[in-house]
Amino acid sequence: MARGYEGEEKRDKRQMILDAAVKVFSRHGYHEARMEEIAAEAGIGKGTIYEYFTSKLELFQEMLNKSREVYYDSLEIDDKKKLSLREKIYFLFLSHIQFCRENKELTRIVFWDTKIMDEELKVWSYDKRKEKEKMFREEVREAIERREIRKVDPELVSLNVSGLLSALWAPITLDGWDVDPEELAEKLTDLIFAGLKPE
Amino acid sequence: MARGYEGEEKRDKRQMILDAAVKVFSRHGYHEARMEEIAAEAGIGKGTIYEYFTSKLELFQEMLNKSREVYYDSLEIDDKKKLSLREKIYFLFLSHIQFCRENKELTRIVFWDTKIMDEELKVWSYDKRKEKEKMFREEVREAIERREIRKVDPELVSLNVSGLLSALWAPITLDGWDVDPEELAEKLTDLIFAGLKPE
Amino acid sequence: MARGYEGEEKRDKRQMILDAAVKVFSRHGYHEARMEEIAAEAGIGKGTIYEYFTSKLELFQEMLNKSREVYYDSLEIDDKKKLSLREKIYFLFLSHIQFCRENKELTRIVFWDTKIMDEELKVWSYDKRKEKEKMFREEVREAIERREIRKVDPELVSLNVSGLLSALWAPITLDGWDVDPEELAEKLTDLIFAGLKPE
Amino acid sequence: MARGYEGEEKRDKRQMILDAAVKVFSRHGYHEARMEEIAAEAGIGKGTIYEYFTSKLELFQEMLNKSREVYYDSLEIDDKKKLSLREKIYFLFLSHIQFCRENKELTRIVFWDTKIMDEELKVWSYDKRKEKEKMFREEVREAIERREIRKVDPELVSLNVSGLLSALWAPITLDGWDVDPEELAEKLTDLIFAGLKPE
DNA sequence: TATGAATGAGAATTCATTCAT
DNA sequence: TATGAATGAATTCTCATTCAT
Repeated sequence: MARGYEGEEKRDKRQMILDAAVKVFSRHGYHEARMEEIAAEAGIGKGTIYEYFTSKLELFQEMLNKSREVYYDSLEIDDKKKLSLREKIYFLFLSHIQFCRENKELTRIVFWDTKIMDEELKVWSYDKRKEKEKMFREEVREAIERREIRKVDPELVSLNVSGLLSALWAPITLDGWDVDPEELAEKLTDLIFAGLKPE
Repeated sequence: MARGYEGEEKRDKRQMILDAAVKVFSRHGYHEARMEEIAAEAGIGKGTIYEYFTSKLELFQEMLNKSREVYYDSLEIDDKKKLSLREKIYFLFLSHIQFCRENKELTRIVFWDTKIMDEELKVWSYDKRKEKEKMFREEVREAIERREIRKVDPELVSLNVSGLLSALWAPITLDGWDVDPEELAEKLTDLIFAGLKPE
Repeated sequence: MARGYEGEEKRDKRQMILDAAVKVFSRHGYHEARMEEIAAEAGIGKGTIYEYFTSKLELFQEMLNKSREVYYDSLEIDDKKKLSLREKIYFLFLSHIQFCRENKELTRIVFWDTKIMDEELKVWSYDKRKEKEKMFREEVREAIERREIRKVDPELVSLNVSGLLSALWAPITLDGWDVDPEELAEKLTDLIFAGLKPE
Repeated sequence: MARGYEGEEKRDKRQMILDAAVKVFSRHGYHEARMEEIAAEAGIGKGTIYEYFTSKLELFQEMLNKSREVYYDSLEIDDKKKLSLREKIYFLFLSHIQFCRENKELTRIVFWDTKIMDEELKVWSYDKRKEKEKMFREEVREAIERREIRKVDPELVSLNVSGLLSALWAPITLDGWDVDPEELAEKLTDLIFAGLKPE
């Protein structure tokens, strides 16, 4: 098989640019990021980026898009249906913690300010999140019905869980909080479930 | 003494500029904001801003600084000592919800991307928040001692509450979520305290 | 005589501004000089300068004008007619050297780049110099006639003397060359008169 | 190899910019010169200058640097050692006069106000000139030893010659003084050597 | 297809000058 | 008359994007 001197590098130039974009955008933010640095990071010429993306904005959006997809995929559990809400929330925390630790650059993008998103991406982003939240609320509702949990507003539970996910990102990614993912996930799940009530 | 038609206009030009800065920075973010627009918003000439602030960055930082101070001040409760943790958390949620509803532009700034903050401000900002969180953890510890709540890691409680505060901002400010502040605060406090355990 | 609290300062505000201008322009050059610094140096408000001069350019030109007048006046000898050319040149060097040592700031202006002079000042400046040089050449001619010196082109003698005057300014004013004025003037006069011919 | 119509245009864009800079800076001085005019003069876009020079100041300094080098090179004589001091001074005048006539724009730069030079360039400029002057004084000393000229202070001879060189620039470049270079150089050398003493 | 030199629109900032007090 | 806060024209420099090679 004749791949030539390019070796393994060839794995799709488009993806190489996206990978470089994750690094550079996460280092500097959208406005401070330079197309030149992205090109250099990808090991290609400046002009080449424009063969694959029409503009800096498009590149950013596609990169953000892809990054979120990767993140959301990491949260998926195979045999969801068979798990209790408690187990699902536990795996949500666990996956999130692990993902944050393993993809610091990428998460920086995912949980970022989205000022520069255009309407189309905003819609996609909004839809994706709303869809996730809707599914989550549905699961909360079912858990209430089957008496796994007490009668609470699913909206608030969703808010609580997503708030905790965001709040976890900073200490893990920025401060390098070094805890055992499984232990932390367990404790958080317990907090959510048992609340603060004295025994 | 005839101040006459000058009325409230005169209330210190520096403050007028800061107010305009809140509006414009919250509309566009730091990089997209134009000094000219800030000047126009303040109803003054472009050059005048530079009589009060040495640069765009300095203006942004001072504005952010002031805004945070205003926000944190709004969270203060007068006779803290006499309240139970439950009541304190309730007032925290209540103050936050009310503040978000009444200061949509300003909160956009307070809960924003901090990429452009310089080291000095970062420290101030960090200190302020860490101080708040430390005080909160202390209160959690005391509540545990006096058996108001069960034995939990104060760090996680802090994370839970601050996560909820951040998570509340988006629906209130962006989506215009229209709920009764007192009712919402009550529900959230209850969620935190009672958890999801079935009765 | 009631001069009031202003004391000796009152000696004409216009002149105070001109004096300040000499200092500031000689410190920074025309473009780098700031009207504010001139006002501060003169101990008055920025706006006041415009009560006496219509613009920065006018102030500069008037200052340059006055400075040159002072310089040229310092070169005048009372009873010129009775001196030999040798004595006149000696006194020219002597006056120049003494003036440079005593008025470092002012000479910096006098011997400066004149890019910013407008036509009117250029003409005045040119006229003044040409007039001086013409008078000098006339004196050279007379000295030739009365056989004080040999037959030389008066133009070249004028060039030689004025060249030496300029060349002296830098070491005296910038490097602080510290020689006895009378001795230096004597040596220079001798050089001009005796040339380099071996004895 | 078909270079064709590109002709001399291609002779290094950096040099084209430097040439344009000489013209524009000599026309207006440092502060009044506009980057846009330099670009236009070079027939390129404004931004292109910044591909070759980091700032206006750097461009000016490099241009000044190069110009001085060209000037000083023009003063060099091949077989210096074999000439008498009289001949050396003659060639100095001759070279200077010819250079001034042929490079009016460039000399305007070389003999200019140096307020805007930074310390580094000042040192280079100072070194170059001091070195030249030192060499010249040494040659005067040698001429004294071999009795070509009488015993005079070499410093003053140097001052005399350099003063004349500067004094020549204005009439030649500004007034367009049109004399035969060889004749003028001869006359000046004679003046320096024979002095004004009557025969 | 890949490149990077060239471009110019656009933004921050400066400072002489004005003018209400 | 004296002032200095306010102004905005004017200038440098940046960087996404283009396009000839």
